Amino acid sequence: MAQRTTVYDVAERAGVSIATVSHTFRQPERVRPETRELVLQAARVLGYVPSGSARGLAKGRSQALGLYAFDMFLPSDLSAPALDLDTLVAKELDGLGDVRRFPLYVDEIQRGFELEARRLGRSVMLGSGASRDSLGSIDLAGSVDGLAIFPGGAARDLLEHVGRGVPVVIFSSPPMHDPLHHITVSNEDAVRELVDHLIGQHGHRTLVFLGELAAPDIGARFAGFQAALAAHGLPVPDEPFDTTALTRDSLRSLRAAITAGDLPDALVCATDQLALTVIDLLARHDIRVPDDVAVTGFDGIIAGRLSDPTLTTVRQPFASMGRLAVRILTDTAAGLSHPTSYVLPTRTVIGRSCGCR
Amino acid sequence: MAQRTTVYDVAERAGVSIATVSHTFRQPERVRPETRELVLQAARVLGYVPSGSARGLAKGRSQALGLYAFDMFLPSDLSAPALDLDTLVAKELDGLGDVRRFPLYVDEIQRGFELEARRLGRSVMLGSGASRDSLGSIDLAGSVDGLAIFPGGAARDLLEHVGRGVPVVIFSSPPMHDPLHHITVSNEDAVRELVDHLIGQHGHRTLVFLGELAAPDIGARFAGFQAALAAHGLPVPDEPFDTTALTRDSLRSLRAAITAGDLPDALVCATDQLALTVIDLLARHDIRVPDDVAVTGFDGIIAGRLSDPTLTTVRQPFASMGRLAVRILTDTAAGLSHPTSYVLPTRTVIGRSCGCR
DNA sequence: TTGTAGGCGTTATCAA
DNA sequence: TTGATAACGCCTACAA
Repeated sequence: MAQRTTVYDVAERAGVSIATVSHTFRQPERVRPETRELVLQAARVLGYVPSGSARGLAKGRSQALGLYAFDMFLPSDLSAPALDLDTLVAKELDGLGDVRRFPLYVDEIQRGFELEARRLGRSVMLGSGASRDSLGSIDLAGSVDGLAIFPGGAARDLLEHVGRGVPVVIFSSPPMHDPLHHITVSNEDAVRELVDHLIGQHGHRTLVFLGELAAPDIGARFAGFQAALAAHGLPVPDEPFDTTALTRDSLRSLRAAITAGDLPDALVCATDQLALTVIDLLARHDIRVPDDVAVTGFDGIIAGRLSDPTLTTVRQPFASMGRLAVRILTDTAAGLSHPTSYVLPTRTVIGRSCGCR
Repeated sequence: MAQRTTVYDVAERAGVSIATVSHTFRQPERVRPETRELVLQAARVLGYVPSGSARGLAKGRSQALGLYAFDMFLPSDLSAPALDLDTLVAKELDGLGDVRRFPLYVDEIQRGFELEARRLGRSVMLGSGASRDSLGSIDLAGSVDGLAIFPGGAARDLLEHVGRGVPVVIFSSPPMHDPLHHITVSNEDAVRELVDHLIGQHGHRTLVFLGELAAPDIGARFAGFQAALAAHGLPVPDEPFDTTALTRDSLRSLRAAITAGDLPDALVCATDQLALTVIDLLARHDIRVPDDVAVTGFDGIIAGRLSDPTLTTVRQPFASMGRLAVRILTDTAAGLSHPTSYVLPTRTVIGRSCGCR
């Protein structure tokens, strides 16, 4: 493949200076029509495509916004060895669009991010990496005008480092005193409402919370759980009944309860993904939801609507969160204002897993 | 916000040359440990983040792969005026994750693209624009090492222009003689099999095809439709019964047939989206699917599984298509080999819309 | 209306 | 092991 064609090539062929070539593309009205035509012609013939890097360097901005996701789940998708094409296709067609994996909530936020970026005429740059891999996010940060990040256990100091260079918004993270912009939802109120429903409508008395407190948002959800129990005069636990379901043999407490034949009335899960995993586990032990035990989730992902029973959950305005991030980033673009924080509302979604008809 | 900190700043603070700073990050082993520590320290203090543009310019590659989508649908998402946040959120929560809009097949391809890019340690750059807006794709092409494109009525010459600069793979486009890489599926065979089912299993005799031939893949689907009819000795139409459903008042032939009370036995739609629209239309006229008329789609999007009745369709290996694109692009990266073409297999998915139990 | 020339921040080459 | 210095391709005052 020949050398990339540059302004110099175009200029030479059109018999003008490189400045004129640049002008032709950036400020067409500034150049005489005939000259312009000459340049465009040359560019066409030579297959000229301006270098984004050079442009970005010269102008100081890339017109791109970044979205970085630390790998939180999907280990299987990633660690998978490089399968050959045929195997890949066969596996996919057998799996037939596994909604348990896609779209997850991140994907919905991403979609909002993309749509808004498109509306504003900016491109989107996606990056990702292991939780503690600092390089990835830093690399990305160096190539965009603003960066949105899914925390996923990212080191705070890393984020703050990055945040000094470009505006950064971080999702699912409660307002804090740092140089970052925050977007989250009213986790606590939402769970409180959900638990009110379980207690008030279904008369459940023994409820437990499952979830990994490490994630910032989940702490707030647990707080909502505690508050609801307290409001109803029920005993309030100090910590979750059980934690994540990332590994096959987790959910120890739940397994123990199942074995002992001593299940609570309701399992309030911190996320839909966890709730679905829990339902699977229960099914494997012939425990019916919601007949034997109620289960609820949080997020409102699509898989929860396709599950049996459908999931009672809390829906987050994901797309709006993504759009909001873009707006913050573009607004902040030039004159870095002070960090902002947004707490968006949610909606309780009644499915069948709570016991409702 | 202060000036971006650069190698110069770091070098000065560490008391070394900029070359040493660069080496510290790119070839750590080449620099004495103590010096290295000095540099890293300075970088940390200053919040140094290397400029992606400068790096890309100097190295000649950006390590990013592009994915460009011409706007084919979603006009509503885009033309929507800039709504204020509250309105946006309210609308979204009312709509509660509209699967009719997301994820569409493009999103599934995109996902495969992203996963594979991540696996290979490359970032992804997303772009989009109006069908005839040449600028967008060209802009993106100038910033990436390779570009994958959803055709959507894109001018061929534009694509070929771009293709001269970076490797380009184009989806849903049959093998052709051009400098581009092509990825598509066995559209013709797939539809033939589907129609065989309608005729053989359900005994339908009058079948029509709905779809816009302009899209390259759809031509092949129609050809499969024709072939199947011919094989069964049924009359073969020269063109589709009706075309797209992009505008509210399209589907004229179908509407006419409904009004006349003269519907065929089966409506073979070129895409799932079209099929779902058709089912909606029929429902509005109290025509039941599949009791009164059978309907099939193509793609296997999620919305087809949540519809009532569930959609009988053909599933494409979208994620694999995305992954394949990345592989082609990275392989081709340096020494532009000759263009390649891939035709991937599909899978017939029987839902209830064809009449199966 | 067009051209000259300096600068954007890195990397790479070659000396020191 | 470290340091000058020249690219890299484009944009943009400023001059002509």
